[in-house]
Amino acid sequence: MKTKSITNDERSYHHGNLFSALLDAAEEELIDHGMEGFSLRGVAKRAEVSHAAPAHHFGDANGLLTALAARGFERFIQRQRDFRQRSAPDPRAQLEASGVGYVAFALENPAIFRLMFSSDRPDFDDPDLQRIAESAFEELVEHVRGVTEDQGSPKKDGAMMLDVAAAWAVAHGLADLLVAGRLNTLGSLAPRTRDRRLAAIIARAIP
Amino acid sequence: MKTKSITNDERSYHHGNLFSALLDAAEEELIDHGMEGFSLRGVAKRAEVSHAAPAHHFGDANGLLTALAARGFERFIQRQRDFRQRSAPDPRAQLEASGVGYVAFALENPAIFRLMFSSDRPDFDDPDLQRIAESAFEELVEHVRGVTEDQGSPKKDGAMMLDVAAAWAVAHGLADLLVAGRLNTLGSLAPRTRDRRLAAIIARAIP
DNA sequence: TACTAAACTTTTCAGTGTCAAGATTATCTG
DNA sequence: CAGATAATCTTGACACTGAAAAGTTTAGTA
Repeated sequence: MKTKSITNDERSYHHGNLFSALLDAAEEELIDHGMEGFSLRGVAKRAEVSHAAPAHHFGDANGLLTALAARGFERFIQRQRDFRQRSAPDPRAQLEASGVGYVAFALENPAIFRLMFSSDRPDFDDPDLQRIAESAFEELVEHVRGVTEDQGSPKKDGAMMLDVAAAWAVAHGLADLLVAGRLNTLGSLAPRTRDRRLAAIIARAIP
Repeated sequence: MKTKSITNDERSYHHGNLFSALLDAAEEELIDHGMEGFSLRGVAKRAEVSHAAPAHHFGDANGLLTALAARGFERFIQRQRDFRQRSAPDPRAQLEASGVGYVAFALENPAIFRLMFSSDRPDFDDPDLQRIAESAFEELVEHVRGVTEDQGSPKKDGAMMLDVAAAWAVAHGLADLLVAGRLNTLGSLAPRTRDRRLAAIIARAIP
């Protein structure tokens, strides 16, 4: 018999799964107040726990944000896979779908996206975060390679890294500008037509 | 006779040009401690002034950062002009030079760049900031138009906005990823060869 | 059951942004 | 030139923050 149910209302001294509860609370806090208004004590209050409790699981505030960024990368990778699955199987369509998924994740999780790419609070030397971020990068490289190999003459490493940089840069640039609300000609479109335009732009990155 | 020299060592009760002195101090603070460690009191200390002095010029901390972002956009625009002047006069070279200047500014002023594009602390509804940011955007549009008009058949507005989005996104994506240290295959190159690669990538945005 | 480690709370401390009130200097008006 | 007024800057206070230290409760284990 389990000692405790997760949905236990009468909570005892020990929370049971405070680790993930704090991650959820931190995400809400980030969504509501942004990176500026983020407060560790606010997160603790959300999780109905004392303000010093998070320290035992994450060390300090940046530790919590590091773990949150890592969880963000998992969702980020998953979202790109979703888009690829619903897309045509040829390498070019797969790469474009990855890019559209990249942007979709950013628009669906703007606060987390900024945490992952535009903040110096997470510790990017953290092994967990580094590993998951690297595997996101590797998936990108694989799909770029897929396109260039499909075009007959396989490229050298240097030339392919230029393609990787190009593909990554467009997707990331679109995502970041849209999240910042600076590309409203695209951002205000209906999702379906918007995604078509995005795919068209991403397609230019790799001739 | 001027009442006061800027280089006056024996400073009196009134600073004389505290406004710009605070901007300088804020930039240093941002460079040294990043957005996370940015402290209004730290800025005041740098300017050798009491902790409440900035309020009289900028209202609150975000007001100071708003003004700093606006000054950043001026430098941003100027840097792109620099690169265009040293480049060939044909429209395509001009657009590429703008993009390379975009990235160069970001690499030279990473803290300010992030303040301008990846922070919610500046008030982007502020008239001064909005005006200067918009004029940066307009210069981009002009140079994209220059290229497409040069290609014979002038495009419709919608099609050109797609080109604008594409050109902006690559440049911005490259800049943001390089600032974040995530494109080291490019970032670790010598400036001259790096800029050549950058130009090549940017060139793809507009077929 | 007793011991130990883990999970959480309480207390405390230095540092932060902002507000209100006071001190000093510049500027404008007569 | 004098006196009023506005601008500039300082001081002091307050509520809030992240972090460290020490104490309390529970879980796991032998």
